[in-house]
Amino acid sequence: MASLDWYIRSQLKLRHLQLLVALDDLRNVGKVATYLHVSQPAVSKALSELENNIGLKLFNRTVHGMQPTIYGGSLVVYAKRILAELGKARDELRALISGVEGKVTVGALPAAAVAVLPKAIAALKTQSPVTAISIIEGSMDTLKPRLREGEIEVIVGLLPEDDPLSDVETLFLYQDNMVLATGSHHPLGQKKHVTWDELRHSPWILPPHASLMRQPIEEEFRRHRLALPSDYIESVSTMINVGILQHGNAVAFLPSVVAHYYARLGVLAVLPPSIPKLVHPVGIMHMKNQALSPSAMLLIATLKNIYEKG
DNA sequence: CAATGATGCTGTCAGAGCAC
DNA sequence: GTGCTCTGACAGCATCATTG
Repeated sequence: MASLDWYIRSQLKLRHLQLLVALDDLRNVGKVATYLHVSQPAVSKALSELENNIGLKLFNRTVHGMQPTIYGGSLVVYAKRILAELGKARDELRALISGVEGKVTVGALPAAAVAVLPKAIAALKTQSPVTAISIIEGSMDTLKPRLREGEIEVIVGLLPEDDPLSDVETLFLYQDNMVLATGSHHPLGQKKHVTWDELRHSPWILPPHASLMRQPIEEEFRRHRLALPSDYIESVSTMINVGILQHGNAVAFLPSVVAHYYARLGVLAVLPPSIPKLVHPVGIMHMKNQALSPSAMLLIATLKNIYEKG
């Protein structure tokens, strides 16, 4: 076995990192071989060589395929980060070659999709038209792993509760109100007062369990001594939620800016304020231990500038 | 500097072992 | 038998050292 330090510093190659990530994703040597355009023994040998030189077993071979060991799983996390960083370097170089100043990949949570990001992007493009922006919309449970792997540099949306031990840095922008909304044709939309008892007979659109908004909504039901609705759809997509409300008879909590935006267009009705509002902080998240690209720093500065001015 | 041979790396092919 | 992985023999290619 070679020295671990020496091997990682001078012998570990990108090929090995690609192999580890592909094995973790596909869990099958044959599929990894096809994916990497090599033969199956080439994959098997490369992994064996890696394990021998590191002196640790990285994957357990089972009849159902490959399962990462604790060592393999740990190495895969870093391999993904390194490959993501290289991807960013490639994008940055491509951008420089094509005359673009840089690129930032942003994860957008639903609260950010309609108001926060479009406003910030418009401001950023005025300031730096040649900065490229790539947006990935999703829920916290899908975006956070991609943030940790370095694929996404910044997430904008509802902030999780403060955790000093977290590896994610949070920056507060503003407090967002969640309001109840229905389609503009819904009978409840015409009423001056709506009770929770009336609401429980409607179908609901709820955020998934992993979503930050799910718990406060469940608490609101408990506070009114009501069971969670049995007729519900789980969705985190703003566009789909608006479409369902528009074409059906469901109700849903939406970020205030989103609900009022579609209410002005005549698509949705915002229910009367007799229903208590849910309040949640909206802001920016990025990894504490990963350097931000100049483009990501510019986006964060633009966002802070907009919301500090109010 | 160019040509040549040695060496190492990475790959393929063929076949074997193992579990179901 | 099927599906999976591993091993041994060998080949192609790039790099390095040596020599003229």
